[in-house]
Amino acid sequence: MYNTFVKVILNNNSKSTDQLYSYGVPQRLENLVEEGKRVSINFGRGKNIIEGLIVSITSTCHYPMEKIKPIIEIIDPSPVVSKEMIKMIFWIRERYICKYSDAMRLMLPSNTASAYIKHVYLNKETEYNIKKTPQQLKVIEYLKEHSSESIKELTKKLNVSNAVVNNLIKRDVLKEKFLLDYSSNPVKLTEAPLLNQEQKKAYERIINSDKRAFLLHGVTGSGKTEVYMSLIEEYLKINKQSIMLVPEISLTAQTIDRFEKRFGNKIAVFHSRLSKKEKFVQWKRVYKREASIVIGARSAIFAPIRELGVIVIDEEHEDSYISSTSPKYNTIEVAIKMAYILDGKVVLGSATPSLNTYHMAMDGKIELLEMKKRVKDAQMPIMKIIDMSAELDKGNNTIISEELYNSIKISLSKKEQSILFLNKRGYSGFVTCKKCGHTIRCQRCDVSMTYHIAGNILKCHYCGRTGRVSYKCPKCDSDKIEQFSAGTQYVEKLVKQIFPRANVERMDFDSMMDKDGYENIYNNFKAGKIDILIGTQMLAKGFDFPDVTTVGVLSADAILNLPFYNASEKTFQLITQVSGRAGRGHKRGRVFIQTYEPENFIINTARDNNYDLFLQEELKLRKEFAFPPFINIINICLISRNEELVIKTANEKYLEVKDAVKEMIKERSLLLYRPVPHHIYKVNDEYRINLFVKVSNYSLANFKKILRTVYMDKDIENIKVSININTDTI
DNA sequence: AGCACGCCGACT
DNA sequence: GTCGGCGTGCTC
Repeated sequence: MYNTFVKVILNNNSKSTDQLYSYGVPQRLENLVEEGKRVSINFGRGKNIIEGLIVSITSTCHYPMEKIKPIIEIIDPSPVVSKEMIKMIFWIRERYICKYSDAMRLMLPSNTASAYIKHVYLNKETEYNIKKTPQQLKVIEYLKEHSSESIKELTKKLNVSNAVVNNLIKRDVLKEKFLLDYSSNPVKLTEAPLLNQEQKKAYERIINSDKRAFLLHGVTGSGKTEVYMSLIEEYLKINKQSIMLVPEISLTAQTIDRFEKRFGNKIAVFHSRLSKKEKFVQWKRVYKREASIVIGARSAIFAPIRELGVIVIDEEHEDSYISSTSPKYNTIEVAIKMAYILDGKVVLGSATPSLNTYHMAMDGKIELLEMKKRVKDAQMPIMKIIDMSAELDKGNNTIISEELYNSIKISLSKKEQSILFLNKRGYSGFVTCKKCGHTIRCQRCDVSMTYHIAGNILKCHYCGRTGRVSYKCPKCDSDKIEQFSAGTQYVEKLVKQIFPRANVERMDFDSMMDKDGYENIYNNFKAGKIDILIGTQMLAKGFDFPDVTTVGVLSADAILNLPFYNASEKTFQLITQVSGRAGRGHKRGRVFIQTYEPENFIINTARDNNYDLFLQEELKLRKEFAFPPFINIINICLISRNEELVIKTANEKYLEVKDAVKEMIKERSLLLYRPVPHHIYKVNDEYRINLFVKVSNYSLANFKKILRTVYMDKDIENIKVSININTDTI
């Protein structure tokens, strides 16, 4: 009956249809079928028509012939997903335990027809068939003189309503054609600056090495961006496309400007504030190869490029490279896989590489390149650790130490600027002693325990171990032990009190939500209209201003004591990033790191800018306590509005998993913990229960199969499932 | 996700 | 007797 069959992924959202379905290709469509095109198909008993993506074409079919249905129509004139990216769909589904449809949607443009301008033209055959109203006549006469016109222009010029035009379309008097809407502005291009010796060395190594992936470890200000741009330019010369990824919060007008000035309209920009239509316009430009350079946040990795030059991931240690929605892919892993499939290269850049990435470099999986000199001989700032319990002894109960206060005062008197960092997540309740800095930690997991108001107990968010709340410090016996928290608003109020004449602004998540909030504060700060800026670590990026001479990390402990295994790593990164904000110009900056643990190893190595020592020690601990990169840590999070249901289901599923992994536990390749509440248990009226599992590489594939049968076989009613593989982040 | 099939209660 | 409740399970 059919000579050709296709296998398709259904574009629906159900776990129970997460498989490939075979369809017959009618003869009239045989020449048109191609992998990567979308098709309309009839699915199920009903007559409803859905969309599917062709992933393979075969001449035989194993499914009972009488049940095979034909493809109704082929949607795309040419494939929207390349063969290589179809491979990526399969890889992502396996790697992150998600559905075909979830992986597929990453590759598809978010919207279709709305990105087109509807142009209309006259259908000469039907023109005389109807009686015409004066309004309609106006339109027809106009179109006789102009071959075609967009509906928008037509209604504007002739002062007729949409209804008139639509009516004519309905009666077949007018025909529509679709033109793509995009325009580009001419820009003055800047010359490529010459690379210095270090930059040149890194650049040449990346071009000439037969390795696929590289870690460019370069101190802040070492000029990594110039290396990226030179690489992109080199690949552009041989007609290859490149992808430049930056963290969402660094994707500012300033960043885009820099690339636009170098590459003009060859760039396509993807960012979260684009409308669906705008996104599609960018997508189409890349697809048609009108743009050869893609700049964007993590999802831009899936832009429809054909011939890959290089994928650059700047600030590769940033959490925003891990997707927060399913599939929870790690952009670095995806990029490396893509480099192999598309025969391109990957460059990961950072001043503070993540432990995972550095570990890959040590293992020889990726090549390490170092850049140790700053481009302009900017001086490193003076870094000072402030013991906050000594402040307490002096009678200073506030969150601003005396030295920091004095430094701000000096900056103010010289009309220089100050930035104060505070971690918003400081709200999550760890328990710490203000006297000796001791924090209550889980003895089994070496992460700090979280205070739970309900039941007035401490809980480890990895293993579920509980502890009594102590009113005396177990280490020094002081009664100054308390739950730690301070918000940006509180600090803002305090600073305004202390410095009533200074211009104080706050930049946190709330002010970021305001669309122009970021740009406004950025511009005001740049213009010197703000003396003291208070904010979360989002200030640590992109705020490169020469007049900042005082930087205060108000509470270095706030991240350090978060209940995550990578809390130390994140603290080191923050302090390093922050110190890069001070003294970017000729004036030498002063950085104050406030802590209740002045002897803390991480804080001290960060102050000394000693990445190597930090790395060495942290890797030792990760190995000892069995955390990545030495083991895979998987977190299955169940989410529901129904608290009782989510607890019950989590426990049932846990028992199912426990039964299935008996052998793995016995052979010590897997550790299964009990279900525990998520450290932020209730969000948006939804309750969240985590199940943590540590599993060796050896058993990972088998364990994933188990996870798929337990959690992904069919939908669990009123429960959302989120599976995180080595992607548990702060 | 839809949709049909099917096995139970309250209705013209 | 039958209309319709939504629980169950299948869809190439």
